[in-house]
Amino acid sequence: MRAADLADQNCSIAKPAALLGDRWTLVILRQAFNGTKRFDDFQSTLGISRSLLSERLNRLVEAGVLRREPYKDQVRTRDRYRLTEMGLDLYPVLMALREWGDRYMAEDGPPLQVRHRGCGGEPTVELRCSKCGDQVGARDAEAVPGPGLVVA
Amino acid sequence: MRAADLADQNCSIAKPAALLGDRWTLVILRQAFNGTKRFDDFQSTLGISRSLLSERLNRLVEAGVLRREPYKDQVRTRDRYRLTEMGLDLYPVLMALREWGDRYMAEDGPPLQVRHRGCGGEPTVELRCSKCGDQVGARDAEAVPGPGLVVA
DNA sequence: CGGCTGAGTTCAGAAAGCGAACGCAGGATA
DNA sequence: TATCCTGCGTTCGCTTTCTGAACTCAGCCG
Repeated sequence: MRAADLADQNCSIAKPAALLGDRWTLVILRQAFNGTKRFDDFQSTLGISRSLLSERLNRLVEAGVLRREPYKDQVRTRDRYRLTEMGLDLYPVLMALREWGDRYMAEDGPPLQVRHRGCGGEPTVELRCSKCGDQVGARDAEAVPGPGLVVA
Repeated sequence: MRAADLADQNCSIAKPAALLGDRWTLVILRQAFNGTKRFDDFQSTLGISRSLLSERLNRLVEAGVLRREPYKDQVRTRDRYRLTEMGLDLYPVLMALREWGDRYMAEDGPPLQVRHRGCGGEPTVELRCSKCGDQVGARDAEAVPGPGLVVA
């Protein structure tokens, strides 16, 4: 199977993985959440090759995660890439990844911390049961067929 | 910059991304959470090439996400791959990805649903402030330097 | 006009991924 | 003993993707 065919699988993990699952897309999105908007700023902060950056940004725009729009600099009109609502909704994914990275891969402690604007507290990702309200771990959950399942 | 150098960045998103950020690793982990343990079962359910599967499993074992251990079949001793604690802690990442996929990429509704064992409710990923308890969105948070930040 | 800047595109070489074939160990079969 | 089967990879030749550097192009600036 080709990796591109992942997107055709009827699986809500495989489809996002086909879009986000390469070494650059996740850090591109990290930069986008950090406020990077312009092509050259992505390129210089990430060190990605220009051709690949162009390809990835276009793919994200096409998927609806980013929006490309002109905006006025002091002097000129330029393009910038901004997160759409769909893109902003990826925030929990990035935060979950960051928490895991902080826990297992940051020897010197977290390089960046996130703060709730205003209150100053630290946002954390919780997996919580919408019915009973308990925290749910991997061992407390099971998968069952949903309405979108196509029986072969 | 080479993609492998991502792991050297002092960033808790880039490091996990260097490990998990390819098209196969995320679905390999999905299968692991679904209960797949044996090499050939990964291979046949995913359709990944054997060489790549071997390489990915070894990488995940080396990173500490999976553990390889012998176990007794009815007749024989085989190896199987199991999630470690570190691997189980990736569950919120996968769930966040699945929620996003369900919302934006599942035209026919979610193919699989997750249920809280016992109570039967649906676990959802919440980004919640540990201080004030409010739900936090991408626009309500900001990044600040943490203890692990190396000033260049 | 000539030059600068932002945003790409093109291109040759390097790396990663691919399917198929092969290797190998342990147990079953004969 | 020889041979087969199964699980778990490894190797091989080919294709696709990534990389870095150079090039293009459009809009403004002097």
